[in-house]
Amino acid sequence: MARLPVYLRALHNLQELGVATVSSEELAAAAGVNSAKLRKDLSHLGSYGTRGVGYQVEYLVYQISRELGLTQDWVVAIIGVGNLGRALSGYGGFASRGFRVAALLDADAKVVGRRISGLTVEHIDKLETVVKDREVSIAVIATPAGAAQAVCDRLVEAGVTSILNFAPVVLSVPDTVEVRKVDLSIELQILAFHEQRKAGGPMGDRLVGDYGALRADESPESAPYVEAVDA
Amino acid sequence: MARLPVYLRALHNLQELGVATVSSEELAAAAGVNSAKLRKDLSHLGSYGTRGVGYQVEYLVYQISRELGLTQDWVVAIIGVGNLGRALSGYGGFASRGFRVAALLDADAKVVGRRISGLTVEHIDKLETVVKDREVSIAVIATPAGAAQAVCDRLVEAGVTSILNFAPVVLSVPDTVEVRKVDLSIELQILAFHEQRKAGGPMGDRLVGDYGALRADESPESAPYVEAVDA
DNA sequence: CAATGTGAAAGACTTCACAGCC
DNA sequence: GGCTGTGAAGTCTTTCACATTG
Repeated sequence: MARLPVYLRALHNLQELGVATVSSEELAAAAGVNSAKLRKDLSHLGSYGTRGVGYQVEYLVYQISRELGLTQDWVVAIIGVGNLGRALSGYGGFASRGFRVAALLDADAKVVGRRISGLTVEHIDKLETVVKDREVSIAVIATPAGAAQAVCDRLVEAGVTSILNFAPVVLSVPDTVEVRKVDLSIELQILAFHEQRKAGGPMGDRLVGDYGALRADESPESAPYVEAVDA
Repeated sequence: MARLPVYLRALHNLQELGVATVSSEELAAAAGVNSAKLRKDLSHLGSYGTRGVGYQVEYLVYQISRELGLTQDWVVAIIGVGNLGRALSGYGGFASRGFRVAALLDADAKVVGRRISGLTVEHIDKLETVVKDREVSIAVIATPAGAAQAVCDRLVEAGVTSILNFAPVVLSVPDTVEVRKVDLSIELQILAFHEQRKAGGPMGDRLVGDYGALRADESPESAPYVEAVDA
Protein backbone atom coordinates (compact mmCIF):
# COMPACT_ATOMS: atom_id res chain seq x y z
CA MET A 1 0.00 0.00 0.00
CA ALA A 2 1.53 3.24 -1.21
CA ARG A 3 0.25 5.35 1.66
CA LEU A 4 1.97 3.51 4.46
CA PRO A 5 5.22 5.46 4.08
CA VAL A 6 3.25 8.68 4.48
CA TYR A 7 1.63 7.44 7.66
CA LEU A 8 4.98 6.30 8.88
CA ARG A 9 6.48 9.71 8.41
CA ALA A 10 3.60 11.38 10.21
CA LEU A 11 4.02 8.92 13.05
CA HIS A 12 7.72 9.63 13.29
CA ASN A 13 6.94 13.31 13.58
CA LEU A 14 4.45 12.62 16.35
CA GLN A 15 6.99 10.45 18.06
CA GLU A 16 9.50 13.29 18.07
CA LEU A 17 6.88 15.51 19.63
CA GLY A 18 6.47 12.95 22.36
CA VAL A 19 2.96 11.93 21.41
CA ALA A 20 2.12 8.44 22.65
CA THR A 21 -1.34 7.93 21.26
CA VAL A 22 -3.11 9.20 18.18
CA SER A 23 -6.63 8.90 16.80
CA SER A 24 -7.34 8.03 13.20
CA GLU A 25 -8.75 11.52 12.76
CA GLU A 26 -5.56 13.20 13.91
CA LEU A 27 -3.20 10.92 12.04
CA ALA A 28 -5.27 11.22 8.90
CA ALA A 29 -5.07 14.99 9.07
CA ALA A 30 -1.30 14.85 9.49
CA ALA A 31 -0.99 12.52 6.53
CA GLY A 32 -3.43 14.42 4.38
CA VAL A 33 -6.03 11.67 3.93
CA ASN A 34 -9.55 10.82 5.00
CA SER A 35 -9.79 9.13 8.38
CA ALA A 36 -11.91 6.23 7.17
CA LYS A 37 -9.33 5.46 4.55
CA LEU A 38 -6.60 5.49 7.13
CA ARG A 39 -8.49 3.15 9.39
CA LYS A 40 -9.15 0.76 6.54
CA ASP A 41 -5.50 0.84 5.51
CA LEU A 42 -4.35 0.11 9.02
CA SER A 43 -6.92 -2.58 9.55
CA HIS A 44 -5.30 -4.40 6.64
CA LEU A 45 -2.18 -4.84 8.70
CA GLY A 46 -4.19 -6.31 11.54
CA SER A 47 -5.96 -4.60 14.37
CA TYR A 48 -3.47 -2.35 16.03
CA GLY A 49 -5.79 0.28 17.44
CA THR A 50 -7.81 0.48 20.61
CA ARG A 51 -11.44 1.47 20.36
CA GLY A 52 -12.26 4.57 22.30
CA VAL A 53 -8.57 5.45 22.53
CA GLY A 54 -6.75 5.39 19.21
CA TYR A 55 -3.43 4.01 18.07
CA GLN A 56 -0.27 3.69 20.09
CA VAL A 57 2.28 5.66 18.11
CA GLU A 58 5.33 3.60 18.88
CA TYR A 59 3.67 0.29 18.30
CA LEU A 60 2.18 1.43 15.04
CA VAL A 61 5.55 2.71 13.86
CA TYR A 62 6.95 -0.71 14.47
CA GLN A 63 4.13 -2.54 12.70
CA ILE A 64 4.24 -0.32 9.64
CA SER A 65 8.03 -0.51 9.49
CA ARG A 66 7.78 -4.23 9.57
CA GLU A 67 5.12 -4.34 6.90
CA LEU A 68 7.26 -2.13 4.69
CA GLY A 69 10.33 -4.22 5.24
CA LEU A 70 12.21 -1.48 7.03
CA THR A 71 13.26 -3.62 9.94
CA GLN A 72 16.04 -4.85 7.74
CA ASP A 73 18.60 -2.98 5.65
CA TRP A 74 18.38 -2.71 1.88
CA VAL A 75 21.45 -2.29 -0.22
CA VAL A 76 21.13 0.34 -2.91
CA ALA A 77 23.28 1.10 -5.96
CA ILE A 78 23.04 4.35 -7.86
CA ILE A 79 23.81 4.21 -11.56
CA GLY A 80 24.70 7.50 -13.18
CA VAL A 81 26.52 10.13 -11.18
CA GLY A 82 25.48 13.28 -12.96
CA ASN A 83 23.85 16.15 -11.11
CA LEU A 84 20.93 14.04 -10.08
CA GLY A 85 22.92 10.98 -9.09
CA ARG A 86 25.13 13.18 -6.96
CA ALA A 87 22.14 14.77 -5.27
CA LEU A 88 20.68 11.35 -4.60
CA SER A 89 23.90 9.98 -3.17
CA GLY A 90 23.97 12.79 -0.65
CA TYR A 91 20.31 12.52 0.22
CA GLY A 92 19.90 11.97 3.94
CA GLY A 93 16.65 10.11 3.52
CA PHE A 94 18.49 7.08 2.19
CA ALA A 95 20.69 6.40 5.12
CA SER A 96 18.20 7.35 7.77
CA ARG A 97 15.72 4.53 7.30
CA GLY A 98 17.18 1.26 6.26
CA PHE A 99 18.66 2.11 2.89
CA ARG A 100 22.41 1.81 2.48
CA VAL A 101 23.98 3.15 -0.69
CA ALA A 102 26.74 0.67 -1.41
CA ALA A 103 27.84 1.73 -4.87
CA LEU A 104 27.95 4.62 -7.30
CA LEU A 105 28.49 3.58 -10.90
CA ASP A 106 29.08 5.64 -14.00
CA ALA A 107 30.29 5.14 -17.54
CA ASP A 108 32.18 8.41 -17.71
CA ALA A 109 35.91 8.02 -17.08
CA LYS A 110 36.02 11.60 -15.82
CA VAL A 111 33.93 10.82 -12.76
CA VAL A 112 35.10 7.26 -12.10
CA GLY A 113 37.45 7.30 -9.16
CA ARG A 114 36.04 10.45 -7.59
CA ARG A 115 34.82 10.30 -4.06
CA ILE A 116 31.25 11.44 -3.60
CA SER A 117 29.37 11.32 -0.32
CA GLY A 118 31.91 8.94 1.10
CA LEU A 119 31.90 6.51 -1.80
CA THR A 120 34.26 6.10 -4.70
CA VAL A 121 32.57 6.15 -8.08
CA GLU A 122 33.20 2.90 -9.93
CA HIS A 123 33.06 2.07 -13.58
CA ILE A 124 29.85 0.64 -14.91
CA ASP A 125 31.77 -2.38 -16.18
CA LYS A 126 31.78 -3.59 -12.61
CA LEU A 127 27.99 -3.51 -12.40
CA GLU A 128 27.56 -7.27 -12.35
CA THR A 129 30.23 -7.99 -9.76
CA VAL A 130 29.16 -5.08 -7.56
CA VAL A 131 25.54 -6.20 -7.57
CA LYS A 132 26.46 -9.76 -6.70
CA ASP A 133 29.25 -9.18 -4.21
CA ARG A 134 27.45 -6.47 -2.26
CA GLU A 135 24.03 -8.04 -2.59
CA VAL A 136 22.41 -5.00 -4.08
CA SER A 137 18.66 -5.46 -4.24
CA ILE A 138 17.51 -1.98 -5.17
CA ALA A 139 19.03 0.06 -7.98
CA VAL A 140 18.47 3.71 -8.78
CA ILE A 141 18.82 4.62 -12.44
CA ALA A 142 19.92 8.21 -12.86
CA THR A 143 21.48 7.90 -16.30
CA PRO A 144 20.54 9.76 -19.45
CA ALA A 145 17.46 8.38 -21.16
CA GLY A 146 19.45 6.72 -23.89
CA ALA A 147 21.41 4.52 -21.52
CA ALA A 148 18.61 3.58 -19.16
CA GLN A 149 17.20 0.49 -20.84
CA ALA A 150 20.62 -1.10 -21.36
CA VAL A 151 21.58 -0.42 -17.76
CA CYS A 152 18.24 -1.77 -16.64
CA ASP A 153 18.74 -4.99 -18.60
CA ARG A 154 22.12 -5.54 -17.01
CA LEU A 155 20.75 -4.86 -13.56
CA VAL A 156 17.94 -7.33 -14.04
CA GLU A 157 20.31 -9.90 -15.47
CA ALA A 158 22.57 -9.42 -12.44
CA GLY A 159 19.68 -10.12 -10.12
CA VAL A 160 18.28 -6.74 -9.10
CA THR A 161 14.54 -6.97 -8.61
CA SER A 162 13.60 -3.40 -7.65
CA ILE A 163 14.42 -0.33 -9.67
CA LEU A 164 13.79 3.33 -9.09
CA ASN A 165 14.00 5.02 -12.46
CA PHE A 166 14.69 8.73 -12.91
CA ALA A 167 15.37 8.48 -16.62
CA PRO A 168 12.49 9.66 -18.80
CA VAL A 169 11.87 6.28 -20.43
CA VAL A 170 9.35 3.51 -20.00
CA LEU A 171 11.58 0.63 -18.96
CA SER A 172 10.70 -2.83 -20.09
CA VAL A 173 11.38 -5.51 -17.51
CA PRO A 174 10.16 -9.01 -16.72
CA ASP A 175 7.21 -8.81 -14.38
CA THR A 176 9.19 -10.26 -11.53
CA VAL A 177 10.93 -6.91 -11.36
CA GLU A 178 9.33 -3.90 -9.73
CA VAL A 179 9.95 -0.54 -11.33
CA ARG A 180 8.98 2.81 -9.92
CA LYS A 181 9.43 5.94 -11.89
CA VAL A 182 10.07 9.52 -10.93
CA ASP A 183 9.80 11.95 -13.78
CA LEU A 184 10.31 15.61 -13.13
CA SER A 185 9.10 16.88 -16.44
CA ILE A 186 5.92 14.85 -16.17
CA GLU A 187 5.20 16.40 -12.80
CA LEU A 188 5.74 19.85 -14.24
CA GLN A 189 3.51 19.11 -17.18
CA ILE A 190 0.74 18.03 -14.89
CA LEU A 191 1.11 21.29 -12.99
CA ALA A 192 1.08 23.24 -16.25
CA PHE A 193 -2.14 21.51 -17.17
CA HIS A 194 -3.87 22.61 -13.99
CA GLU A 195 -2.31 26.04 -14.22
CA GLN A 196 -3.74 26.46 -17.67
CA ARG A 197 -7.16 25.36 -16.51
CA LYS A 198 -7.21 28.12 -13.95
CA ALA A 199 -5.89 30.83 -16.24
CA GLY A 200 -7.84 30.22 -19.38
CA GLY A 201 -10.86 28.28 -18.22
CA PRO A 202 -11.89 24.99 -19.81
CA MET A 203 -12.27 26.46 -23.29
CA GLY A 204 -9.48 28.99 -23.03
CA ASP A 205 -7.98 28.63 -26.45
CA ARG A 206 -5.64 31.53 -26.34
CA LEU A 207 -3.38 29.88 -28.82
CA VAL A 208 -5.20 28.12 -31.56
CA GLY A 209 -2.39 28.67 -34.01
CA ASP A 210 -2.59 27.87 -37.68
CA TYR A 211 -2.54 24.19 -37.21
CA GLY A 212 -5.70 23.41 -39.07
CA ALA A 213 -3.72 22.77 -42.23
CA LEU A 214 -2.00 19.76 -40.79
CA ARG A 215 -5.20 18.12 -39.79
CA ALA A 216 -6.32 17.81 -43.34
CA ASP A 217 -3.57 16.01 -45.12
CA GLU A 218 -0.21 17.65 -44.75
CA SER A 219 1.53 14.65 -43.26
CA PRO A 220 5.30 14.44 -43.55
CA GLU A 221 5.82 11.64 -46.08
CA SER A 222 5.64 8.44 -44.15
CA ALA A 223 8.82 6.84 -42.86
CA PRO A 224 9.43 3.17 -42.05
CA TYR A 225 7.82 2.31 -38.75
CA VAL A 226 10.17 1.12 -36.06
CA GLU A 227 8.74 -1.22 -33.50
CA ALA A 228 8.24 0.62 -30.24
CA VAL A 229 9.59 -0.59 -26.97
CA ASP A 230 7.65 -3.53 -25.63
CA ALA A 231 6.01 -2.76 -22.35
CA MET B 1 -5.15 13.53 -17.03
CA ALA B 2 -1.84 12.33 -15.63
CA ARG B 3 -1.03 10.03 -18.52
CA LEU B 4 -0.97 12.63 -21.26
CA PRO B 5 2.65 13.58 -20.62
CA VAL B 6 3.64 9.96 -21.03
CA TYR B 7 1.85 9.72 -24.35
CA LEU B 8 3.42 12.96 -25.39
CA ARG B 9 6.89 11.67 -24.72
CA ALA B 10 6.22 8.48 -26.64
CA LEU B 11 4.91 10.55 -29.53
CA HIS B 12 8.00 12.73 -29.50
CA ASN B 13 10.13 9.62 -29.73
CA LEU B 14 8.10 8.38 -32.67
CA GLN B 15 8.40 11.76 -34.28
CA GLU B 16 12.18 11.59 -34.04
CA LEU B 17 12.08 8.21 -35.70
CA GLY B 18 10.14 9.77 -38.52
CA VAL B 19 6.91 7.91 -37.84
CA ALA B 20 3.91 9.76 -39.24
CA THR B 21 1.05 7.58 -38.09
CA VAL B 22 0.55 5.33 -35.11
CA SER B 23 -2.19 2.98 -33.96
CA SER B 24 -3.56 2.98 -30.44
CA GLU B 25 -2.05 -0.45 -29.98
CA GLU B 26 1.45 0.71 -30.87
CA LEU B 27 1.32 3.93 -28.93
CA ALA B 28 -0.13 2.16 -25.92
CA ALA B 29 2.76 -0.30 -25.95
CA ALA B 30 5.28 2.52 -26.13
CA ALA B 31 3.61 4.29 -23.23
CA GLY B 32 3.16 1.17 -21.18
CA VAL B 33 -0.63 1.19 -20.98
CA ASN B 34 -3.61 -0.74 -22.29
CA SER B 35 -4.78 0.34 -25.74
CA ALA B 36 -8.42 0.77 -24.76
CA LYS B 37 -7.37 3.10 -22.01
CA LEU B 38 -5.28 5.11 -24.41
CA ARG B 39 -8.14 5.43 -26.87
CA LYS B 40 -10.50 6.55 -24.14
CA ASP B 41 -8.00 9.09 -22.87
CA LEU B 42 -7.49 10.51 -26.33
CA SER B 43 -11.18 10.54 -27.12
CA HIS B 44 -11.58 12.89 -24.17
CA LEU B 45 -9.59 15.51 -26.04
CA GLY B 46 -11.82 15.11 -29.05
CA SER B 47 -11.64 12.75 -31.96
CA TYR B 48 -8.20 13.03 -33.37
CA GLY B 49 -7.77 9.56 -34.87
CA THR B 50 -8.84 8.01 -38.15
CA ARG B 51 -10.62 4.68 -38.08
CA GLY B 52 -8.76 2.01 -39.95
CA VAL B 53 -5.60 4.09 -39.91
CA GLY B 54 -4.63 5.36 -36.49
CA TYR B 55 -3.43 8.71 -35.18
CA GLN B 56 -1.34 11.25 -36.99
CA VAL B 57 1.70 11.67 -34.79
CA GLU B 58 2.40 15.31 -35.43
CA TYR B 59 -1.18 16.42 -35.06
CA LEU B 60 -1.61 14.46 -31.86
CA VAL B 61 1.56 15.96 -30.43
CA TYR B 62 0.10 19.37 -31.05
CA GLN B 63 -3.27 18.55 -29.54
CA ILE B 64 -1.82 17.03 -26.40
CA SER B 65 0.67 19.88 -26.01
CA ARG B 66 -2.17 22.29 -26.24
CA GLU B 67 -4.27 20.39 -23.73
CA LEU B 68 -1.35 20.34 -21.32
CA GLY B 69 -0.70 24.02 -21.76
CA LEU B 70 2.71 23.49 -23.31
CA THR B 71 2.09 25.83 -26.21
CA GLN B 72 2.97 28.63 -23.87
CA ASP B 73 5.94 29.11 -21.56
CA TRP B 74 5.73 28.68 -17.82
CA VAL B 75 8.00 30.54 -15.48
CA VAL B 76 9.51 28.42 -12.74
CA ALA B 77 11.33 29.36 -9.55
CA ILE B 78 13.39 26.88 -7.58
CA ILE B 79 13.56 27.43 -3.84
CA GLY B 80 16.44 25.77 -2.08
CA VAL B 81 19.73 25.32 -3.88
CA GLY B 82 21.18 22.35 -2.07
CA ASN B 83 22.25 19.23 -3.91
CA LEU B 84 18.79 18.61 -5.20
CA GLY B 85 18.01 22.18 -6.16
CA ARG B 86 21.25 22.31 -8.08
CA ALA B 87 20.47 19.10 -9.91
CA LEU B 88 17.04 20.44 -10.77
CA SER B 89 18.34 23.74 -12.04
CA GLY B 90 20.61 21.91 -14.44
CA TYR B 91 17.96 19.49 -15.56
CA GLY B 92 17.48 19.67 -19.31
CA GLY B 93 13.86 18.61 -19.13
CA PHE B 94 12.87 22.00 -17.78
CA ALA B 95 14.10 24.13 -20.59
CA SER B 96 13.25 21.74 -23.37
CA ARG B 97 9.49 21.89 -23.16
CA GLY B 98 8.05 25.17 -22.14
CA PHE B 99 9.47 25.57 -18.64
CA ARG B 100 11.80 28.46 -17.99
CA VAL B 101 13.63 28.59 -14.70
CA ALA B 102 13.69 32.28 -13.86
CA ALA B 103 14.99 32.25 -10.31
CA LEU B 104 17.01 30.27 -7.79
CA LEU B 105 16.39 31.28 -4.20
CA ASP B 106 18.08 30.19 -1.02
CA ALA B 107 18.30 31.31 2.59
CA ASP B 108 21.96 30.42 2.99
CA ALA B 109 24.29 33.41 2.57
CA LYS B 110 27.02 31.04 1.44
CA VAL B 111 25.23 30.16 -1.78
CA VAL B 112 23.49 33.47 -2.46
CA GLY B 113 25.34 35.22 -5.25
CA ARG B 114 26.76 32.08 -6.80
CA ARG B 115 26.05 31.40 -10.41
CA ILE B 116 24.45 28.05 -11.06
CA SER B 117 23.28 26.85 -14.46
CA GLY B 118 23.41 30.38 -15.81
CA LEU B 119 21.45 31.96 -12.97
CA THR B 120 22.58 33.89 -9.93
CA VAL B 121 21.22 32.53 -6.66
CA GLU B 122 19.19 35.17 -4.89
CA HIS B 123 18.25 35.55 -1.27
CA ILE B 124 14.92 34.18 -0.20
CA ASP B 125 13.99 37.61 1.11
CA LYS B 126 13.33 38.54 -2.48
CA LEU B 127 10.81 35.78 -2.94
CA GLU B 128 7.79 38.05 -3.13
CA THR B 129 9.28 40.56 -5.56
CA VAL B 130 10.79 37.84 -7.74
CA VAL B 131 7.50 36.00 -7.99
CA LYS B 132 5.62 39.13 -8.91
CA ASP B 133 8.13 40.81 -11.19
CA ARG B 134 8.98 37.71 -13.19
CA GLU B 135 5.46 36.31 -13.16
CA VAL B 136 6.44 32.99 -11.65
CA SER B 137 3.53 30.61 -11.76
CA ILE B 138 5.19 27.34 -10.80
CA ALA B 139 7.53 26.95 -7.84
CA VAL B 140 9.72 24.01 -6.97
CA ILE B 141 10.38 23.53 -3.28
CA ALA B 142 13.71 21.82 -2.68
CA THR B 143 14.32 23.08 0.83
CA PRO B 144 14.83 21.03 3.98
CA ALA B 145 11.59 19.70 5.45
CA GLY B 146 11.57 22.23 8.24
CA ALA B 147 11.50 25.21 5.94
CA ALA B 148 9.05 23.92 3.38
CA GLN B 149 5.73 24.97 4.88
CA ALA B 150 6.89 28.52 5.57
CA VAL B 151 8.28 28.87 2.07
CA CYS B 152 5.09 27.42 0.70
CA ASP B 153 2.97 29.93 2.59
CA ARG B 154 5.01 32.80 1.23
CA LEU B 155 4.78 31.45 -2.30
CA VAL B 156 1.04 31.10 -2.06
CA GLU B 157 0.72 34.55 -0.59
CA ALA B 158 2.81 35.93 -3.43
CA GLY B 159 0.46 34.38 -5.95
CA VAL B 160 2.02 31.07 -6.97
CA THR B 161 -0.69 28.54 -7.72
CA SER B 162 1.30 25.43 -8.62
CA ILE B 163 3.95 23.84 -6.47
CA LEU B 164 6.20 20.88 -6.99
CA ASN B 165 7.35 19.76 -3.56
CA PHE B 166 10.47 17.71 -2.96
CA ALA B 167 10.52 18.26 0.78
CA PRO B 168 9.27 15.30 2.81
CA VAL B 169 6.29 17.14 4.29
CA VAL B 170 2.59 17.25 3.64
CA LEU B 171 2.10 20.87 2.66
CA SER B 172 -1.10 22.57 3.61
CA VAL B 173 -2.40 25.00 1.02
CA PRO B 174 -5.72 26.56 0.05
CA ASP B 175 -7.44 24.34 -2.49
CA THR B 176 -6.95 26.87 -5.24
CA VAL B 177 -3.30 25.83 -5.20
CA GLU B 178 -2.14 22.63 -6.85
CA VAL B 179 0.63 20.72 -5.11
CA ARG B 180 2.46 17.73 -6.48
CA LYS B 181 4.91 15.84 -4.39
CA VAL B 182 8.01 13.86 -5.22
CA ASP B 183 9.39 11.92 -2.32
CA LEU B 184 12.43 9.77 -2.83
CA SER B 185 12.30 7.93 0.42
CA ILE B 186 8.66 7.05 -0.10
CA GLU B 187 9.49 5.55 -3.47
CA LEU B 188 12.25 3.52 -1.91
CA GLN B 189 10.01 2.34 0.87
CA ILE B 190 7.45 1.14 -1.63
CA LEU B 191 10.18 -0.79 -3.41
CA ALA B 192 11.36 -2.25 -0.14
CA PHE B 193 7.82 -3.40 0.54
CA HIS B 194 7.64 -5.32 -2.72
CA GLU B 195 11.17 -6.58 -2.30
CA GLN B 196 10.26 -8.00 1.06
CA ARG B 197 7.18 -9.67 -0.35
CA LYS B 198 9.30 -11.54 -2.84
CA ALA B 199 11.98 -12.54 -0.38
CA GLY B 200 9.96 -13.65 2.57
CA GLY B 201 6.57 -14.47 1.12
CA PRO B 202 3.35 -13.00 2.52
CA MET B 203 3.89 -14.40 5.99
CA GLY B 204 7.67 -14.13 6.03
CA ASP B 205 8.13 -12.93 9.56
CA ARG B 206 11.84 -13.19 9.74
CA LEU B 207 11.93 -10.51 12.35
CA VAL B 208 9.21 -10.76 14.89
CA GLY B 209 11.37 -9.19 17.55
CA ASP B 210 10.42 -8.88 21.18
CA TYR B 211 7.92 -6.18 20.65
CA GLY B 212 5.00 -7.91 22.26
CA ALA B 213 5.79 -6.19 25.53
CA LEU B 214 5.00 -2.79 24.20
CA ARG B 215 1.65 -3.85 22.90
CA ALA B 216 0.36 -4.51 26.37
CA ASP B 217 0.92 -1.34 28.27
CA GLU B 218 4.48 -0.12 28.17
CA SER B 219 3.67 3.26 26.72
CA PRO B 220 6.12 6.10 27.27
CA GLU B 221 4.30 8.35 29.73
CA SER B 222 2.04 10.52 27.67
CA ALA B 223 3.16 13.95 26.57
CA PRO B 224 1.04 16.96 25.69
CA TYR B 225 -0.46 16.49 22.28
CA VAL B 226 0.48 19.06 19.70
CA GLU B 227 -2.05 19.69 16.99
CA ALA B 228 -0.84 18.13 13.78
CA VAL B 229 -0.54 20.05 10.54
CA ASP B 230 -3.91 20.78 9.05
CA ALA B 231 -4.36 19.18 5.70
C1' DC C 1 -10.56 -4.73 -43.44
C1' DA C 2 -8.21 -2.46 -39.84
C1' DA C 3 -8.52 0.44 -36.15
C1' DT C 4 -11.18 4.11 -33.73
C1' DG C 5 -14.69 5.54 -30.42
C1' DT C 6 -17.72 4.09 -26.89
C1' DG C 7 -21.63 1.81 -24.33
C1' DA C 8 -21.72 -1.56 -20.87
C1' DA C 9 -19.48 -4.78 -17.49
C1' DA C 10 -16.05 -5.41 -14.23
C1' DG C 11 -13.02 -3.94 -10.96
C1' DA C 12 -10.72 -0.87 -7.69
C1' DC C 13 -10.78 2.55 -4.60
C1' DT C 14 -13.10 5.88 -1.47
C1' DT C 15 -16.42 7.34 1.66
C1' DC C 16 -20.30 6.77 4.63
C1' DA C 17 -22.34 5.31 8.63
C1' DC C 18 -22.81 2.60 12.39
C1' DA C 19 -22.26 -1.72 15.24
C1' DG C 20 -19.15 -3.11 18.61
C1' DC C 21 -15.73 -2.40 21.99
C1' DC C 22 -12.94 -0.03 25.37
C1' DG D 1 -18.59 8.76 25.37
C1' DG D 2 -15.22 8.19 22.05
C1' DC D 3 -13.08 5.83 18.56
C1' DT D 4 -11.98 1.67 15.94
C1' DG D 5 -13.14 -1.75 12.45
C1' DT D 6 -16.00 -2.81 8.67
C1' DG D 7 -20.25 -3.94 5.73
C1' DA D 8 -22.58 -1.46 2.33
C1' DA D 9 -23.10 2.33 -0.86
C1' DG D 10 -21.05 5.30 -3.88
C1' DT D 11 -17.68 6.91 -7.16
C1' DC D 12 -14.13 6.70 -10.20
C1' DT D 13 -11.08 3.87 -13.36
C1' DT D 14 -10.08 0.11 -16.27
C1' DT D 15 -11.18 -3.29 -19.45
C1' DC D 16 -14.00 -5.66 -22.69
C1' DA D 17 -16.17 -6.09 -26.91
C1' DC D 18 -18.24 -4.46 -30.85
C1' DA D 19 -20.77 -1.25 -33.84
C1' DT D 20 -19.04 2.17 -36.83
C1' DT D 21 -16.30 4.34 -40.11
C1' DG D 22 -12.65 5.70 -43.42
